[in-house]
Amino acid sequence: MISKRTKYGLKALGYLAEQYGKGPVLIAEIAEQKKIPLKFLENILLQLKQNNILESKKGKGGGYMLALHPKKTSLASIYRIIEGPIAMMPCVSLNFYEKCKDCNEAYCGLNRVMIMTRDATLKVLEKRTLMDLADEPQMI
Amino acid sequence: MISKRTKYGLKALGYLAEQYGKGPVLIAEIAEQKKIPLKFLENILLQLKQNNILESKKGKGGGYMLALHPKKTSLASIYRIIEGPIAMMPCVSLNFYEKCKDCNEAYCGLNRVMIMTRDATLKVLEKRTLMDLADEPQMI
DNA sequence: AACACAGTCCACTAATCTGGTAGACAAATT
DNA sequence: AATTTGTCTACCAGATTAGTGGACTGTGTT
Repeated sequence: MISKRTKYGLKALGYLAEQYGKGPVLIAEIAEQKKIPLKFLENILLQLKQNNILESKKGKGGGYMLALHPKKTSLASIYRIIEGPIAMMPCVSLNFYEKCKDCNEAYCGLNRVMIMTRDATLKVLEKRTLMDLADEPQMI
Repeated sequence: MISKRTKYGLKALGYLAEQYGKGPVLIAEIAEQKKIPLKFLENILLQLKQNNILESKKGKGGGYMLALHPKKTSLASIYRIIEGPIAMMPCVSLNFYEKCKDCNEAYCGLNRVMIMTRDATLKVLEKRTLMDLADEPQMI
């Protein structure tokens, strides 16, 4: 299960994807629309900015916006920034690899299975982008 | 990322799959072979027994053994017992579903994507069994 | 009956992570 | 100068993780 931090981050990015091209969006607006605690969201967006996913503008008329077109940023890259490894164990992670001590990976049954699940998840998250996070317009 | 508890549990089950049909195996033997802290492992195996994955026998000649043939138990069922939901969010979980408040699932972009990753992971974990956890014999 | 063996169960701990909150500060605009 | 908006630091309560210790219970052997 992902943390609320990651969930909030993805929700916010979905909102920014919907608003793409319309200029900066206020943190407060995102927080209100997506029901995310304001100060918590501030922190998450800052992290995304520091990782070049978002751009910001201070002062009146300021806010946050996507650094790239929503189709250009994969969900995998966001996941890795906020949540960390996509793989279920460090010894099968591509971006956060750590050798499994007390275990020879070449013969490890668990290792093989975990690589399969990693690849299955990755196939989805590498293909899908911020564009896919945009909510469908709701008729009221 | 899965917890060490889940990792240890899977490792132990892999060992019991290797030893299937040979009678009860001591906790101490599993702990030593798989480098798992003994008392921690005791606790994990007990949980697996209480969920009918394992059978046990006390006293001399006792130990733990698989309740079923290793091919009969999916990794998904083990994962759900030890780690919990396979899905990344409660609102897309099949076995641990919780409605997402402040969000209409029918229109939620994140929901759709999370269902895709859930299904991708599930396809692997439902198909693979304890049999797949058995390590390959190592030539020494 | 006594003993050793091996799983069961309960209580406790230290360290880390999660999900926040508060407040001062810095930059941009009016 | 005043207002707006993001930036940064610090702090916190509660839950979770990864264990450890010790007493208890059931089983088989002598």
